[in-house]
Amino acid sequence: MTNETNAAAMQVESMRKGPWHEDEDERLITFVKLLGSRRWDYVARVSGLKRSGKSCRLRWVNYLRPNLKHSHISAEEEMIILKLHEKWGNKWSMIARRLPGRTDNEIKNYWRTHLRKKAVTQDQEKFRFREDDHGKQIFLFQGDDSNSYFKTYNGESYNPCVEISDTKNISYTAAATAAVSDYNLTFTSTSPYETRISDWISSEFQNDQSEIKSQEEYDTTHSCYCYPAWFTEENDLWGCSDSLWNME
DNA sequence: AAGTTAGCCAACCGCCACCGC
DNA sequence: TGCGGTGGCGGTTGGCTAACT
Repeated sequence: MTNETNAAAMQVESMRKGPWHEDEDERLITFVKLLGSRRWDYVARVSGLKRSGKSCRLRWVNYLRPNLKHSHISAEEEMIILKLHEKWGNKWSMIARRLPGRTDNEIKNYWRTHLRKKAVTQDQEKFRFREDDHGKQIFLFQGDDSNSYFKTYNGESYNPCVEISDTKNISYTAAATAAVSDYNLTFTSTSPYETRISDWISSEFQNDQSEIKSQEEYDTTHSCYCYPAWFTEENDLWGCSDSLWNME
């Protein structure tokens, strides 16, 4: 190891982590006022704080920045968060920009602890498993025109079920070709069975960009049945793949 | 009163995009 | 044009505390 890399390693090792002390906060505030809130690596070095630039930025953005609200999130703000999350998904920074004085971290935490349950409960009414004519379990997305299950993908709104239902020619839309990893987010845990499937898919297809394709017909009530592309007779999820049922 | 569980939130981590060299 | 540094973002973790048994 060279002297330089050695010094760098020692510097990383001597970096402080964990909660910030009051005197660290004061020092950071002082130096941000002097140097501005942009060059965080520089701020970290010059201030003598044994923190990384990233850590300094995070502390400033989430806690020390002026005009931050430290009060509880109001009902009105909650409503906005719900609306914007429905529209944009987990775009916390975008949502935060619409809520002055709130940080993306705060909104993200609030969503996870307060609002996700509400959203899941609502979603459970739209998403179900059920059996087809051959007794095979399938996804069912209810696809009426006003209330589709997937409202956004990459920030764009769409109605996947209607899209699929309308495509006799199977020209797959962005909606119908969403990656499995995106679908993972939509699984709800209403039963141990569904939880297990959700967990299994998460582990098996974490980075899988397999497309979900509509492989079967749809019924006249405007619902559609969607089998994932990786769903085959050989790889039969519902037919008890070993890894599904043996997982911890 | 002590142990356990659940909720909350600050902070960290890893990835990615952007920018300057 | 490629590479390294940096900042921004979303996901995750860990510690603290309150509630529960």
